[in-house]
Amino acid sequence: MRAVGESLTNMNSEFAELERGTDEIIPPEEFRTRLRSAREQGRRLRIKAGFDPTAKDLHLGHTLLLNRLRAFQEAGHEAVFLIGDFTGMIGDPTGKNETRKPLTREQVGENARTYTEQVFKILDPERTTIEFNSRWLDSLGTEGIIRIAAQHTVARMLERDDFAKRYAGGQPIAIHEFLYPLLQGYDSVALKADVELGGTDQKFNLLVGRHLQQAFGQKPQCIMTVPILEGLDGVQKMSKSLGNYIGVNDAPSEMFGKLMSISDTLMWRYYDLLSFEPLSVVKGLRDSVDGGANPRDIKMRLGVEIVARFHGAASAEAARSAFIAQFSRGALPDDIPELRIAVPAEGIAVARLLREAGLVGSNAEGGRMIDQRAVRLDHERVADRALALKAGATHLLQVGSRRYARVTLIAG
RNA sequence: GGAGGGAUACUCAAGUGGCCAACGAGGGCAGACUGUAAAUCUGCUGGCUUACGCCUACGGUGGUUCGAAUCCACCUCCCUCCA
Repeated sequence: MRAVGESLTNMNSEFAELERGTDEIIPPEEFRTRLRSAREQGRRLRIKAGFDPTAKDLHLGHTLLLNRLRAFQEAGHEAVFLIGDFTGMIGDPTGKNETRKPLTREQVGENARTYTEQVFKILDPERTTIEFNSRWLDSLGTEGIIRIAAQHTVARMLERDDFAKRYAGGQPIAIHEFLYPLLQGYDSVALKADVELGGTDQKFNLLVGRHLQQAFGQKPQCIMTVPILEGLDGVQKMSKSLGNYIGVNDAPSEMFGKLMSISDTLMWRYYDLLSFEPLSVVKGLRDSVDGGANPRDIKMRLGVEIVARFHGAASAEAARSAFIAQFSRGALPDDIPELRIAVPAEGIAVARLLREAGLVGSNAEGGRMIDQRAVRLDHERVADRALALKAGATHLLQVGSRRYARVTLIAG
């Protein structure tokens, strides 16, 4: 009796760990039953998570999913990291009503390589299977596609939120866009997936997977969705193209700085979704802020945790100290780029120098920055656009509070 | 296949012959205030030029005109209705 009770407790804590931070599990009871019976039969479940290799750099938004995948690995299951190299050439029509440019095989291959390098900052490489869906989709043929397409109706396809909206709103829907969910669903058939993970915006596609598995005589997968993480602006989803992201490859100081720049409201969202701190601890932090603690310090704690995850504890602590020195005490960062720039005998205008040092995009922008009192030369504000510098000295250039360069001017 | 409507800068969106490098809003950047927070206020937001000024830009190509984002022709793409 006692042994049974213990194993129940273990199962429950395993569920809690696997389900942490998820948005929805469908169907919930079946999910748990499946985990239990897998445990009893000493069988590993196959957990599928697919990625379109459209962007090269993973950001924290992607890691929500990877964290779940990692949790399954730790519970002893098989993680399949599926790279949608074939479907990536179609492009998931989700959201944007603009046609996505198809990727070439070369781009997909390149993206996939950088993807996998980054993924293993979170996943255990020993327990990860990497798959490419071109393996089975390439050889599907027209007949195969028709067989799959025959399993789904137009009416059901039009239930998908963005299709429904576009159809109702008179926006175009190309036929091939219907193929994307079907092929993604077929991936689950090819892999015999037990569980598929995805963002909440993937729910429809994940459900198509269930439907197709059933149609092909398989037990339908359970699906688990994770929320879409908001980007640094706190409103739009984190994405590279919106420029509001924190990349897993960001340097420690950059990653820390970006985390410090988020709003206090967003900080709590990040605590819920990105932190591994127990929920009871997060609750305590909230209480301390309510009691008057400076949210800035709580934010630093989050920054240290996240940076440590990707760069190690020492780097995280260093990033924190550097941040305090630079922004709280106004010291210079210690990683100022050092440049050597050739200047003509008559000298070089500061605005132009800023551009050559890469601190601004054009001479005109440099001039505008000077007008706006944003430029400092050797700690002194530059007030005159016409100020020119001669060769022979090293100067510290600063634009705003975070763009720095140390330039040595050489004759040339 | 037929009829009509549309394409303007990062986004939305004004502008129907010169006052248009192009109103306005959003976004972004910078300054003030701060905790690189929020909110608020202010400025900037095509390039080259010390400057005068010059160049590029309103889907594409030609044309009319002293002068075109604006007028005309053709082309491309999108939308709506009809078949």
